[in-house]
Amino acid sequence: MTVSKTAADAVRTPRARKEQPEGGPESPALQMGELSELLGYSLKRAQLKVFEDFLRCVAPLQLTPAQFSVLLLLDRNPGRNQTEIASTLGILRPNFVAMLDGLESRDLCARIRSTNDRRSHILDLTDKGRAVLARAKKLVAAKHEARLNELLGPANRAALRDMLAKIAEEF
Amino acid sequence: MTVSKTAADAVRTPRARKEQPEGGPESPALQMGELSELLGYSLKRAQLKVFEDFLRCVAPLQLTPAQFSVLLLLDRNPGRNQTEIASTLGILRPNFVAMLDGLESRDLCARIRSTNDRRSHILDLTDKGRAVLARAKKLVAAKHEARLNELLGPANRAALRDMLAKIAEEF
DNA sequence: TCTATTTGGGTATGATGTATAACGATTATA
DNA sequence: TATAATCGTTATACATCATACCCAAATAGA
Repeated sequence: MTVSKTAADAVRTPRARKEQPEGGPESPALQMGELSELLGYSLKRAQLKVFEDFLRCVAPLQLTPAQFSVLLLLDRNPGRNQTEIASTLGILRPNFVAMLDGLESRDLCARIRSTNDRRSHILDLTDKGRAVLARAKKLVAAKHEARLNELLGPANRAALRDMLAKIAEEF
Repeated sequence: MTVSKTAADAVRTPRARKEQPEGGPESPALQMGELSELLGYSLKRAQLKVFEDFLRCVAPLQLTPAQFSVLLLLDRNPGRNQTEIASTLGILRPNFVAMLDGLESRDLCARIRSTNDRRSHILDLTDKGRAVLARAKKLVAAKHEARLNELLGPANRAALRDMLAKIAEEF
């Protein structure tokens, strides 16, 4: 869409709409117009902010949202292969390879050749992976989600989650 | 994060949790675990769906969400230069150049050298640009936003917009 | 005024995310 | 057994996003 992490700091404070009767030549802020009504626009900007905050909160563990979601899924679903994990997360199999390489090289998970089907790799969380995941969960709950709860209130936050899930599944 | 447009079609219907007493060897669907609670995850998946639908609805006009947002902003804010438009939308100036080239080559907008400051380009919506924008607005309202309204209900949709805007601005 | 700095648009470039085609090994099917 | 399908993988292309730098013009300071 639009919306990058940086930029957008040039939005000045509103002003009298006549002709800046005094003060410097700073132009008034731009009108967002029906952009404020466009759900996709707010959605994108909110998503960027949330990911940005996630990165910050979990920075000590060097985990991206995507990596975190993989670890979560591996923990809950032992014995699955790459295709199953990737497709559940909406990751294309080719792109999942490099991602797993990263996690495996950090000893957070391991590929194990299946004995039933020697083509596929069963994915396993290592002990270190479990430890990192546990710490990550704590950071996310204590810092990240807590901040969102504070901003929205628990009830609104739950309502927001439900609506987003509904859009993601039924739209 | 995760989440691509395609894929994720491998999620089977749930099953009894014992040992598939009968039937083929289809594995049960994966457990999403605390992923369903992660706001960022739903946010991202919902955002992808919404953009996807936007693209479909506005396909006859060949406009991306980003391009649409630029046209909207130009319409509401005549006489502005590239830096102002780009920064308001969170687009970095270098990346805005190619984007404008695209719109200008389609005769949807024009760069006009400012007489006050001969470095800057005032951006102008052409008549064709205004016409395309008008058609786009209608498509978005009639197809895209209408579908979201139908899914969530007008009240929920407004509440959602407000919460997303709040996150985007205050988080 | 003359120089130095800043600003606006632009180019080049790299990192990342996402998408498709195709391959070798293995398994399933006709 | 011959053929097709599947799994992980490589190669590749493209879009998005980010940084450094350049030139011309404007502004600030001496």
